[in-house]
Amino acid sequence: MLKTPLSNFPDRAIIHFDGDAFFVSVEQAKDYRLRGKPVVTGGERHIAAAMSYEAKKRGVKRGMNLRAIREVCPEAIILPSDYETYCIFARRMYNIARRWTDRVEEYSIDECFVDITGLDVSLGLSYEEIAFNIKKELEMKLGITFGVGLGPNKVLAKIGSKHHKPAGFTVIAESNRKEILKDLLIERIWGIGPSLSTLLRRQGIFTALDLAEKDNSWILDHGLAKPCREIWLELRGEFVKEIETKEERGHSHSIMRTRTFSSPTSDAASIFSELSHNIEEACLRLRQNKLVTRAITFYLKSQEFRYYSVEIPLESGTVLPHRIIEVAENHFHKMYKKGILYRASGVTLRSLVPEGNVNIDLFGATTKEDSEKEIFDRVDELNKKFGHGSIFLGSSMQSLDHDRGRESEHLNARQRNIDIPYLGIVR
DNA sequence: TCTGGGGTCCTAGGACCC
DNA sequence: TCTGGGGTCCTAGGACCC
Repeated sequence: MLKTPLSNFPDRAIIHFDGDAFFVSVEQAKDYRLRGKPVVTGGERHIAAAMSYEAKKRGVKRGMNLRAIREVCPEAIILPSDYETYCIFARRMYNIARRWTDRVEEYSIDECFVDITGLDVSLGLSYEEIAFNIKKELEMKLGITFGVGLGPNKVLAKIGSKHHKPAGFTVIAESNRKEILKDLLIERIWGIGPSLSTLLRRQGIFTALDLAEKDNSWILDHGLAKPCREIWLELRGEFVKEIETKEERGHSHSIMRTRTFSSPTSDAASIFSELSHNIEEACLRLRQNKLVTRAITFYLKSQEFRYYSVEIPLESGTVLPHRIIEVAENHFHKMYKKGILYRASGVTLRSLVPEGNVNIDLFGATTKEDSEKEIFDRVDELNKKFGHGSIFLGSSMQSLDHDRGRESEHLNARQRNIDIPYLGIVR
């Protein structure tokens, strides 16, 4: 067997932090009366997005609808998601970690990777002590618990943080690596999805250890692609996947807004209105991030889950929804087919660049863009003041009517369940 | 997991050029 | 023009993640 040249890689110490049942934990941190109770978030979409361990124990599962939740757990407290507050908690989490080192990767709203390589020497503590101290600090200051994994790379750290739940703390070192990997099913590994795990199972690989023990030539002979090779190396203890800080990552490459219709439809006007609404929402996001889009893709999804999409490059960068809606309208009529029943529409803004970086073109289009953008900056302000969705484009009218219906339902649900200050709706 | 929404990365293959 | 080889750029779409 090929000996892994570990000596070629500097030894690294990576921690992965994973907030336990993050959304509901934040709700419970906001309101102590929710602690120890079966709490479910996602009420605004009528499905369970996250649930507390109490709710999990009673059989509530992700994606369950309200009726199913009530059936298995009649006393469940169902709340709408409050993404604004979840984001605040996420930022607090990153910032606490960053007080220890700037090598922090903001992986998702409830997870981060922290590279503490070298801190053992400078702090005079072991890596285990450092990881444990950060965990304690996070839990104390945020009022929620974390699953924590410490290892020589991201893949093993992530396996560690999932090893014991909730509030676990697992160190994976060379001494216990195989012991932990031998009981881990292949499809539970970060980065190995249904497709790859089927392929590996056919080769007789069922556990993480089975994969880790394959040698280099086996990996090459079986034509495994880069993502899988990297996972293989990290399962063996090598460091391959770099930590990416916010600065290194830069701004996002795309902004997407999609929504499933309240009921499938083949009515062109209401479908286009939905699309228009999505474009408005995406552009709002664009302005908030101070970005400009130079290409868009929009799609319709049929009842059979077929996607019909068009890519449209824009002549100049924009943040203006009505400009995009205008462009989309022509293509929409080509794409839309009468007999088909559609279930969702969506838009992706691509080729994003920071606001200042747009080329000034010769024909004054940029000047027009600027003056119209001012209007939307005002609209954004007013929407902030009077509530999101107070002002919108006429083309989105029909879809907004649907929202009013959804909104009042979920407000009632909220009032029935719990008496806490109403913080607004974030879609 | 009869299927919600928002992302990223990788690869294959076509277009185009020398 | 019957035809070699190689490079780059771009897009479509798959796979995966939370």
